[in-house]
Amino acid sequence: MDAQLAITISATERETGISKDALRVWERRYGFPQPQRDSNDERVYPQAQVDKLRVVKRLLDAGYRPGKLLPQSVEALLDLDRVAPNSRHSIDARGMLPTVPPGQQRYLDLLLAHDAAQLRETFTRAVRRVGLRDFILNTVAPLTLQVGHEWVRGALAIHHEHLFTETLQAVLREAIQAALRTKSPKSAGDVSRQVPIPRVLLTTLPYESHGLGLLMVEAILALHRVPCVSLGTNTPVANVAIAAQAHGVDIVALSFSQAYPASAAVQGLNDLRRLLPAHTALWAGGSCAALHKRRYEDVTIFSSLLDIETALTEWHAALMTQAATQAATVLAA
Amino acid sequence: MDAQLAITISATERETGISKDALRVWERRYGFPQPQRDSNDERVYPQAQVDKLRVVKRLLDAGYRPGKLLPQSVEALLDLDRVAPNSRHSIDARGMLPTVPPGQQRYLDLLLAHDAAQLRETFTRAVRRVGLRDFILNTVAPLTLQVGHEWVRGALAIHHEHLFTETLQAVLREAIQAALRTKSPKSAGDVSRQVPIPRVLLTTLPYESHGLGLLMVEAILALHRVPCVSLGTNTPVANVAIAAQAHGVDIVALSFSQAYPASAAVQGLNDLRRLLPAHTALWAGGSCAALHKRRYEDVTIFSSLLDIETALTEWHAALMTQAATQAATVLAA
DNA sequence: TTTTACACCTGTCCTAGACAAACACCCAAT
DNA sequence: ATTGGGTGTTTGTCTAGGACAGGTGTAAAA
Repeated sequence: MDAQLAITISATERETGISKDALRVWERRYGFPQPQRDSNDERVYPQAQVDKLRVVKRLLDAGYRPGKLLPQSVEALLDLDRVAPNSRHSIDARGMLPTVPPGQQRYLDLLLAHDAAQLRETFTRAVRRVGLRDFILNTVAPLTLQVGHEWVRGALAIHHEHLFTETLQAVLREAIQAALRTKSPKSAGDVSRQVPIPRVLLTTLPYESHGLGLLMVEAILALHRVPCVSLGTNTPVANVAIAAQAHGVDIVALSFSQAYPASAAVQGLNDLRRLLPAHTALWAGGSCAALHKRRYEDVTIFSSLLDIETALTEWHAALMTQAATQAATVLAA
Repeated sequence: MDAQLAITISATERETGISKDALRVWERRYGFPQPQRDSNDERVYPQAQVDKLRVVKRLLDAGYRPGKLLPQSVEALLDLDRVAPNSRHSIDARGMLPTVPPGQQRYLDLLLAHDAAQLRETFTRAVRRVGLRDFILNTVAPLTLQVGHEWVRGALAIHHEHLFTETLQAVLREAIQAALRTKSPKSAGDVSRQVPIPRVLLTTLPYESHGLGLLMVEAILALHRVPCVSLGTNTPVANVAIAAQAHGVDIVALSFSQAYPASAAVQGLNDLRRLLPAHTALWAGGSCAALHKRRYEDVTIFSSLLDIETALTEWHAALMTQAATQAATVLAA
C-alpha cells in the first residue's frame, strides 16, 4: 500500500512542477524531500512528501523562498497559506483567503458531486442572469482562484479542476460566439461606435498551458466588439512576433498564471517587446508575481480584468491623438 | 545573427520534445547534435540543428531508431519522411504522404495567409454542407495529419498549427453543442432509439496535450446522442480511475497522439485497466505507434474514428446479451 | 513457422561540483 | 522617509561520465 503510493522522480516532477534537478538539490541542501530508494537505488517519493511539495510550490509561486519553506512542517505551511500572506511577498491575496464567498460554494459543491451537466447548466444560467461581463468579473475570475486554492488544500482533486476548466471553457466559448453574433450593439454604449476596432492577438508563452485567462480576455473584448485571433497556449516568443506581424495586429495580449516561472516571464516579455514593431502594443496580465514586481519598457501590465477596458479606451485616445497630430502636420505642410 | 538563432538546451528540449539527457547522450554517442558553447561553456544549439532534431523526432515517433537516424544528413531524413515509410516501422502512412489532397489545399492556403476569420468561416460552411460526421472523417482527421506533416517539413510554423487547432476547436465545440441541442433525432436512424445511452469519460494521459482528438471523438459520440464528460488533456492515471468511478461512467476513452512516448502509453493503459472496475470499458485511439504494436488485456484499440461507431453498437449488443442472460437467470431461479 | 536466447541499443537515473542571476540586506545620499 | 548602490547569500540549472533496466533485432533451436 505504501509502495503503491510512492512515485518516481519523473512523476514527481510532473505532478508538482518542480524540476528533477531542483528536487535533488533540495534533498542535498535542505534535507527535504527525503525520498526512499527502490531496488535500483532510485528515488521514490511517498505520497505525503509529494503533497508537501505541492504546497511548497504554491507558496513559492506566491513569492516565498525555498530556504524559509522547506524546513517547515506541512501544517506550518498550510497555516502560511491560510493566513494572509506577507505583503512583501504577495501581490494578490485573493487566492489565499480561507473563506469561500457564498455565491461560489454552489459551484464547488457541484464540482465535488461530479455533476457535470448541472454544473454547465448553472454556469449557462448565470451568464444569462447577470450578463457575460459580470459573470466573468464576479464569478469566473474569483472562482478560478478559489478552485486552485482548494486543489492545493487537497479539498479538490486534479480531475475536479480539469472538469471545471473544461466546462467553463465550453460555456465561455459559446458566450463569446453569442456576443460576437449580436449585430447591433444597442446596450453596449461604449468605445465601439464608429471608432476603429483594434486587432488583437491572444496567446500564452511556453510552459503556460492555462488557457482560461485567455478566454476571459477574449470574452471581455468580444463584449466591446473586438474580435481576437487566439493562438491558444504555449507559443514560443519568436512565433508570437512573427504571427503578430503576419496577422497585422495592433495589440498582442499575453496571459500568465500564478505558477509561471518569474524569470521566463521577464525574459519573454522583454524579448517579445524587442521583436515587435514599436507601433504594436504589448499587454500582459494574470496573477504571476513577476508581472507586478518588475518594471517593463512599453509593456502594459494588467492587475485586473477591468484594466482591459481602461486600456482599450486609452488605445483609442492614443489613436485619436496620433491621427490629430498627423492631420495637423498635413495641414501645416 | 547566428547567435540570435541559437538556443539553450532547455529551449531545445521544449521545442523538440527531446529530453536534455537524451540530447547530451546523443552528442556523446553519435556526435549529433554538436552544439556550440557560450561564454559559460554551456551548450547552444544553432537553428539548423534544432530543425534537424525536429525531423528526427518525427521519424522516431514513426518507429525509426536513433542509431539509424542520427548519422544521416537532413536531406536523407527528409527523403525518409517523403517516401512511403518502412511498413515494419510505421502503422499509419497517411501522415507521410507527400501529395496534398485537393480539398485540403484550400485550408492550408488560408492558414498560410493567416486569414483567421475566413478559415473559421470556411470550416463552418463545410460542416453545414457535408454534415458534422463527414466533416470530421474526411476533413478534420486527414487535415490534422497533414498540418503536422507540413510543420515538420517547415512549410508551416508553430503559430500556423496553433491557429489551426484553436479555430478548429471553436468550430467543433459549437458543432457539438448544436448536435446535442437537436431534440428529436429524426434523421439519425441509429443505435440511440430507446436503448440505454452509455456514459463516457473522455481525456488524455499526462504528457499528451493534444486535445483535437478528444473533440473529434466527442463530436462523433454527440451525433449518436451520447453526451461525454470530458476532462480535457493531461489527467494522471490515478485521477482518471477516480473520476471514472465518481462519474459512474460505462466507458473511459483515451486519445494518444503520434508523439506520445510508447512506454508511457503501454504502462498507462495497463495501470488504468487494473484500476478500473471490470464492468467499465476502456477505449484507446490515436496514431501512437505503441497502441497498434502491443496487445492489451480488455482494452479496445481504435485505428480509425469509424471504429467508434462499431464499438458503440458492440457495447449495446453486449449489454443486451448481459441483460438477457440476467433475465434468463432470474426466470430459471 | 514460431519460439527462445542472446547481444546490442537507448533513455533515464545517478553523483557532485560550479556558477550566474536573483534576492536580501545594509548603508549612504538625496 | 525614500532612493540608489554596494555586498554577501540563496538558488536553479548546467556540467561530466558512469550505470543499468527494458526494448529491439537477430540468430539459433523447436
